[in-house]
Amino acid sequence: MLVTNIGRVTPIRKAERTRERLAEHALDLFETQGYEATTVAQIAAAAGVTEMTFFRHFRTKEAVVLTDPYDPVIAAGIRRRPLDEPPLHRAVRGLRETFAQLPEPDVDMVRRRVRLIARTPVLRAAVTRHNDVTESAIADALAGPEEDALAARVSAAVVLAALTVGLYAWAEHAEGSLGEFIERALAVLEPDHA
Amino acid sequence: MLVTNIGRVTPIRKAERTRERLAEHALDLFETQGYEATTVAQIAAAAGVTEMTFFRHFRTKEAVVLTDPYDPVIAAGIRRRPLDEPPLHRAVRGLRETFAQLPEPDVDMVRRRVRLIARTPVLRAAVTRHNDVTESAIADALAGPEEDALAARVSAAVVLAALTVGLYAWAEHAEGSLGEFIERALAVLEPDHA
DNA sequence: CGTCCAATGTTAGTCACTAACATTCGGTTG
DNA sequence: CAACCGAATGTTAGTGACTAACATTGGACG
Repeated sequence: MLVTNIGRVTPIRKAERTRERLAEHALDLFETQGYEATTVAQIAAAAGVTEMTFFRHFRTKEAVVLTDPYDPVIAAGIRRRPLDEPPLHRAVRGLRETFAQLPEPDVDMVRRRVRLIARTPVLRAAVTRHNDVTESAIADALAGPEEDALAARVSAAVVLAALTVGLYAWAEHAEGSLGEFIERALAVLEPDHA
Repeated sequence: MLVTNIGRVTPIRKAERTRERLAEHALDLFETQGYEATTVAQIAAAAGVTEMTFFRHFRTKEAVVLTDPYDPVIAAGIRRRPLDEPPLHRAVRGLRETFAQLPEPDVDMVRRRVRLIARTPVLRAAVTRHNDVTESAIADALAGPEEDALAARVSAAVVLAALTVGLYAWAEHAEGSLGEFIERALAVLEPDHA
């Protein structure tokens, strides 16, 4: 029972390939025609597949572009900061340390995706919606026993906002690493940083 | 020609009444059934009107709840701050002054609306989308001649994020004025404020 | 080689939203 | 006051994102 499905590699791979094909064609079409002008039917057709199949692989049209690989790690990084710092500083420094350890992404695809998002209002809004859960996680990580809940939520929101702006700016500018842009964005919140 | 339409009061009033009826019934339905579970057809029916008429008065379903009366004033307030302050301080202080002069809103309706928004992810996202233009306006107001553009954008984003959190917190808490909540939210960004 | 299940297809429907055209209703004007 | 005109609303038909129920294929495994 435990090992039964080990050999069954191909069907899984097939689904993954379809998924990737969909994502690639989607990105291409979005970039050439614009996100809203592109129809799910078009993407599906380009990938040689039905509309239905598209929605089997991605719950929404947005989901083809939106992958948040970092979100889970962030809150953990913040918890590691000492509790005696004010919430905003804990958030900023926690984020900084987290991203310092993360590897730079495969610049090609990620940058195309982020740039598309940065230029498409609906997608930016979708990112915000996704960030809501991360924001809550950060706020929880910040909220000490007798801590000001409002301050925690503001700090969380503000740090994520800065991070997002840095990310978008990086995607547009083509010179400079993600790390640099994030660092510059966070520095605005903590100017007195050695 | 200039004065011709002065007497034509009733048709305009009629449209306004319809609009208000739609908004009221929409809010009621949203609060009882939830935003997404409520259909535009239901709202229209409740207001004794066709779906089509709904969309004549509100461009989208979201628009019934989203009215941003403050957005235009904000950037102007920031421009009044001296240019030698760092962008984040200009933004925070500009906002603070702007809201200090603004009247407290009719607490009833506004609070219901904001609370609904705060609790509905799609609506929060929509607010963010709306804020994009305000954010650009603030960023422009902050960007001095040789100023750091990234810092300006981060400051704008961050200040709006704080403001929004304050607004949502106010809508949920029922004790305390809007001004207090906004002040507490902004204070997180500028702890060393006399 | 036939079985089984993942992967995909088909059909039919809901809901937000758009466009083109038809209608009502009330105040203005002759 | 009656014909008129335009704002306000209705009707119809369609698109696009998404869902649900059911049918089909195709390849790995026994």
